[in-house]
Amino acid sequence: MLRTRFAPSPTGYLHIGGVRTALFCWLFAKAGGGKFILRIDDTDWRRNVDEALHPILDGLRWLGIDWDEGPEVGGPLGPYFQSQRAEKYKAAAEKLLQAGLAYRDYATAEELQAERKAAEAEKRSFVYSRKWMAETPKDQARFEAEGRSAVVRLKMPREGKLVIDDLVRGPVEFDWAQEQDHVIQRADGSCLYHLASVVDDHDMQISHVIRAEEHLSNTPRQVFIGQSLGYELPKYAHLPFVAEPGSRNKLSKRKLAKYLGNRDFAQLLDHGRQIAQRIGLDADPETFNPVVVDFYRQVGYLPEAIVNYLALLGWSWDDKTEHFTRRELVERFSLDRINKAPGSFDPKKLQAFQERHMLEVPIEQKMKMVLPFLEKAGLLDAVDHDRLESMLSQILEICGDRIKLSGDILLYADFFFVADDALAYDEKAFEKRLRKPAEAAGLLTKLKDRLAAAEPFDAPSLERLLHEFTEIEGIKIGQIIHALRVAVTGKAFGPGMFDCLAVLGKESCLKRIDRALFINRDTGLAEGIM
RNA sequence: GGCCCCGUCGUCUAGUCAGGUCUAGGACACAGGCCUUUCAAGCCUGCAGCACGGGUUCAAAUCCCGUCGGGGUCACCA
Repeated sequence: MLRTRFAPSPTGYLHIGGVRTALFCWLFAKAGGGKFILRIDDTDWRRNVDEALHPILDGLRWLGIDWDEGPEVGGPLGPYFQSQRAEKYKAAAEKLLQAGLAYRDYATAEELQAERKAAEAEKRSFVYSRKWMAETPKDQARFEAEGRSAVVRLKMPREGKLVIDDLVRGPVEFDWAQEQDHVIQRADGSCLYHLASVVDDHDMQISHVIRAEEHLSNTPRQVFIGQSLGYELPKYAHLPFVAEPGSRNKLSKRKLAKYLGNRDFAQLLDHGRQIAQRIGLDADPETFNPVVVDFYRQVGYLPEAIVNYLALLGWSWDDKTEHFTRRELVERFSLDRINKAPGSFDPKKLQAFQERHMLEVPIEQKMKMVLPFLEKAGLLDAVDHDRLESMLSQILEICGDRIKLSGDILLYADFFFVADDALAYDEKAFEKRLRKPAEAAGLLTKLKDRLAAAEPFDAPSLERLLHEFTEIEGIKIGQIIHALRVAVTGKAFGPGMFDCLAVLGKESCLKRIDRALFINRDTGLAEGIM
């Protein structure tokens, strides 16, 4: 049975690199008809685990990366929290001790430090002298009489080589002599990560350990632990990093300030912030950060798009196919097409995937996606609920592909939902299109009378009407349409003008034109301007 | 610094294992143009890469050696 696992620490957020690892584990398991296990590595995690865990669980679920065994779903090989498995690790440590493959070490931190320094001074790599190693009860008693306490260390081999057949990298060779006698159990009896991880992977029958490259160097000690415990070793696959935009460094949540120097990244965040601001969302970089998956959920990305993008970051199917549904990914995914080199996170490319996937979303689904944003922005308060559905579907229709994220509805179509006398005008647009051109107000006044008489008030008729108007007035369409747009929508951009007018309806249009003319004439820009 | 990993357009990548069909293909981005009532979208064109140096070979992105560059790891963190 093929079984993979993702083993995050409860850090309180789901990192984009972490989720890529999880996705590959999940995809590999599903592709092979196996199971994906979620285990929480909360050894030595002092915080409130429950609270720090939820964002991770939510993020994975949102992306459709579901787990067959793990927190909240249970499973036959639990518990799936390391904090609840301490006894198993202790038993393993004891077994290692019995077998003579680990030993109690009574060295103090200072003594160890001195040895390290000496090694450094002599320019040789540090190898512990094992001076305070206690292999007999007699040694133990002697050291304890000195008031020392013991940790348990691995008694690593000091010669020979180890070859790991990594499924991504091929054979990787290590020298046992380079390995340290790593501590696996503290003086207080608690066990450390590497021991826990190996024991769990065995207990949970993990067949393939797929994880980030940073673990490649720790693999020998884990292999040693596994072998010493008589386990059948899992296969290993070490994934390349997800790197920073424009560099090869590992992407990190803490370096937001640095990434802001990248134009694309800054734009991505700024776009998100515009939406956040409209829905009263706290844009705290702790949670509102493009390195963290929740960012994308909050501003209305499609999980499918994120999954597609992440899958292609380090994996490919062929030389040209880029668009995949989840099902297609599951069908095609394989470890041997994973790239060895780290790949940079590219905000622009992610957005391109988002746009591509958004194109396939039917209007009915878009309505559902967009509604929470309108709701949170308080734009549904003034709307007649009986009209909402048909109105929203028309709006989404005319917005077309302009709405790239669900949150974009607030940037492109908010004016449909505000009362006529509450419409806010973009200051620059108002100035440029209404106030500055001398003829704008006069033309708008004339046009208003024609609009008042228009019947029916639909887009094709309105378009005809406007063209007639420009002919009669002897003007170019640009001389009136921009002013009209600003007057009616408050913005310099948006869906097609005639569509906007038709959806808004005659009454609203006329009121808005009146109000714009009034503000232009009498009160200046002070009032009603954004 | 030791050890380990990696190096194809700005970015993601195909091609490398099984050398020729690769004067290196696709995508994103970027630049210019077309379309156009705005913003998008769309269409067209363009820009741009085998890290470097040797070697093997009729032939090297591909095999070998070296150099350089980048990254990871060397915890009683995970």
